[in-house]
Amino acid sequence: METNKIIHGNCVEKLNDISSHQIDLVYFDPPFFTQKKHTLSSRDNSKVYEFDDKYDSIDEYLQLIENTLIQCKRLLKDSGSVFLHCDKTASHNIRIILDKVFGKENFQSEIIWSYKRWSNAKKGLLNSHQIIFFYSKTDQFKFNTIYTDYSATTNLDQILQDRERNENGKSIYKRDDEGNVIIGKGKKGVPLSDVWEIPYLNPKAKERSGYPTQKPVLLLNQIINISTNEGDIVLDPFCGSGTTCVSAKLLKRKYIGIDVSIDAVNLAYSRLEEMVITESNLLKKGMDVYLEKTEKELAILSNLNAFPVQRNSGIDGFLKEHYEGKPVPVKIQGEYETVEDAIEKIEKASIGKSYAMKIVIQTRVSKTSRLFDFQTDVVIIKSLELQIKEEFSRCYRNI
Amino acid sequence: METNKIIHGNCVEKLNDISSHQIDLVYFDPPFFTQKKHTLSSRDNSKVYEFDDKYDSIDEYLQLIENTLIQCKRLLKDSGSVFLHCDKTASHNIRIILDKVFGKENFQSEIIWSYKRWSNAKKGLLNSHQIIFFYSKTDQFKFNTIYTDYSATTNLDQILQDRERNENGKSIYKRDDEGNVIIGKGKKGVPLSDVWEIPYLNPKAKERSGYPTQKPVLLLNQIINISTNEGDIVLDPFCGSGTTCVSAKLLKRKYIGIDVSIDAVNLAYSRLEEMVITESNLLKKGMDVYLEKTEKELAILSNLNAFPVQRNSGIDGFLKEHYEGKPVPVKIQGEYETVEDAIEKIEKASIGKSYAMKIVIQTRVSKTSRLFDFQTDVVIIKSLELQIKEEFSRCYRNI
DNA sequence: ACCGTCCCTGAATCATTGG
DNA sequence: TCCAATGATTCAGGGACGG
Repeated sequence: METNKIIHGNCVEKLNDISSHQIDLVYFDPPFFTQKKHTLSSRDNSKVYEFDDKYDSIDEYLQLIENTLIQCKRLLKDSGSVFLHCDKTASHNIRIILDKVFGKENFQSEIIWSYKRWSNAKKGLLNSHQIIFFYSKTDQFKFNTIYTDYSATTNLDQILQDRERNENGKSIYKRDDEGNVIIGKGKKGVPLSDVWEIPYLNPKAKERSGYPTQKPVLLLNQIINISTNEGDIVLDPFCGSGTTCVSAKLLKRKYIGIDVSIDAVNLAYSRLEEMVITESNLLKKGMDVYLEKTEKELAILSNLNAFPVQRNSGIDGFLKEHYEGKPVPVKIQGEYETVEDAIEKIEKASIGKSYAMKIVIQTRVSKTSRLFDFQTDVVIIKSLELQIKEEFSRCYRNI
Repeated sequence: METNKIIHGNCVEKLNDISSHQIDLVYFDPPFFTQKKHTLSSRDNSKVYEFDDKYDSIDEYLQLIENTLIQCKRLLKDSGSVFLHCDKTASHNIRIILDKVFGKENFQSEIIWSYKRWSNAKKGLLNSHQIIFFYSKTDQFKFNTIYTDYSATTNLDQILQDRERNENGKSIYKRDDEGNVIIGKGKKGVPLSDVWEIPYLNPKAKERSGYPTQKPVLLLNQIINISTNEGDIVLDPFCGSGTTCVSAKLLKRKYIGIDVSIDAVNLAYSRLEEMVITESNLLKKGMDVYLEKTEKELAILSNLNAFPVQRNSGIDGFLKEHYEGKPVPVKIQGEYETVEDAIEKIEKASIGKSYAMKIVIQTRVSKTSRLFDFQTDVVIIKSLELQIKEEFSRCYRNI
């Protein structure tokens, strides 16, 4: 079969041309039934991409999904799977179609793709997840278990301990004759869960092509990795900007994409040529790198009723309450700083900003003092620990 | 209406006895249609709890859900909401019932409760989430937005600045005539998202009562906090071990629980009872196990380099460092105490102990003062928040 | 009721500066 | 020249507003 191509046309029709039992994975990412037209322009504004997600009725929409799914099932090998990406708008209706076409017994997982995104003024909770239904064609489906690191919150000791069941069927730690817990053999890690926290494709990322609803390559990598091996064939009947094909190429799988929009097809081809993939800094480095405050500093900020600021060496946080209608920056004297250093830093970070008050938390006794060549109106407050220390020495003197 | 009780019986029948438009929140946690009998024994194995989640057909199950939901809708105030807790087994079917009973337009959120879990040997992804559907009765529903911390990748000091669009429509920082950046209005934090990562059971807490499918108190706290105010009435028609009632009581809401199992009703009552004991005599379990309210106090103690103690109403912690070879007790002025109350309490708790220093952290401005009929040498230190408050008012006076 | 348009937000990148 | 620090920018999806 001819692979590694993007087909332009209506997917139900075009799928007809493909012969059965050839495909290992279908990534099925239809419009979400938002009843909106989605528009976005490319980075240099040279091109406007749009697609229409408006239907006369939910039934018309579901009919499209069902017809396409029936075709996809035909094309799948017995070891194949489908991953259907949708959001809360129509997920319940879609799953009923999936149960109908693939059978309840082939439902494998409801994957939650969870991410952080800029907020808005919505009354209620901020949407920050989408849903991916994982159905297999048969129970002989291909699956590569991925093991992840133990989460930092997990008690590692407990994982490494062997367990057994007591006479009441409760799971307990296995102990030797002397009552000591037995340390089990090394374990591989935790199998991948069905909640995936993968960064949303950031508006600034180079990977962004300008096509609306573009999915991150990292998400597709995960799907392709768990459900296929090298050389397998991946089909995306609503391929849009071609993320699935990019990911498939990257992971040495074959791919077939289909889209009704010729703009999408052209874009997908050019992305396959360029292969621009943003290596998420966040994923690479981990959130920990950004969390630069010590426990102590965070405790002080929480005491002040302030929220922390991570990327400014002159400001550690801002009070939640304003003063004269303006935010109040706070700097905590660092371990290798004098109070004067701290004052200088917060003043520097405040240049050009008309703060009405600035606060420095003094954490250590001053030994030296120096004169400033600038005027300052910083308020200095001593940390509780420092006050206690002073109290200690004051009392000693009294003896 | 009579509240704060657990009713034993079939919930459809028992809901009939309650009059309409009284309830602010329904937490609806039916069996998940697992088609299994769930059994679990209590911590000391003295009691085996079980409940039956087997039905002749999905339709029988859904009919039960629908009948109960119709009753619940009748009981809700117009400002009320229902949170229906289920898992992937039947979530799609249940949501169709919810759409039918409450209307599509009153669907607010699909909340994902995600948690870490022991791995199992199943082929495929590890299930580690459950679903909570949030529907309101009308669009006038009550909602308290909770604000969470900003992401560590956010440059908060930057986004505090006002922005405007330049002639090319680009977003730029707003500046005044002198070229200084204009500081915008205050930030409250990021609105709570619809993905909640809450541990299955609080590892610190000996929360588990042994009842199958018991939900963590923190999960219920979150639901109750966003959808009700103090004094509101919470209804749980499938209350099981009574977590909803425990949480409601903790957060000063009224509650009504219903369960068919008399064992469940008794267990719920005893959990509620135990709370009273915990509260009044501060025996066994520390309150921080149940509440995040004391987080502020924990932060103060950490600031003081002190460790917390749980079971003493006159002493909140001890400094890690000793003074004159003796431990130094610390008491934090509580929300409903004057400084004098706090001093009296710590003195009382110190009788017969030869502490060389005692510390009270003052958290609020004193309004009244009274004379003591005893001598005191307590050291009073003002909390950082209080010092800031004083600084605010001092500066105002200077104007 | 239903458009279209503008404004606001903040996560996470890219771009530039500074040492 | 390179890396760290910090300054600048993007845009989905709400609400508000005007027609």
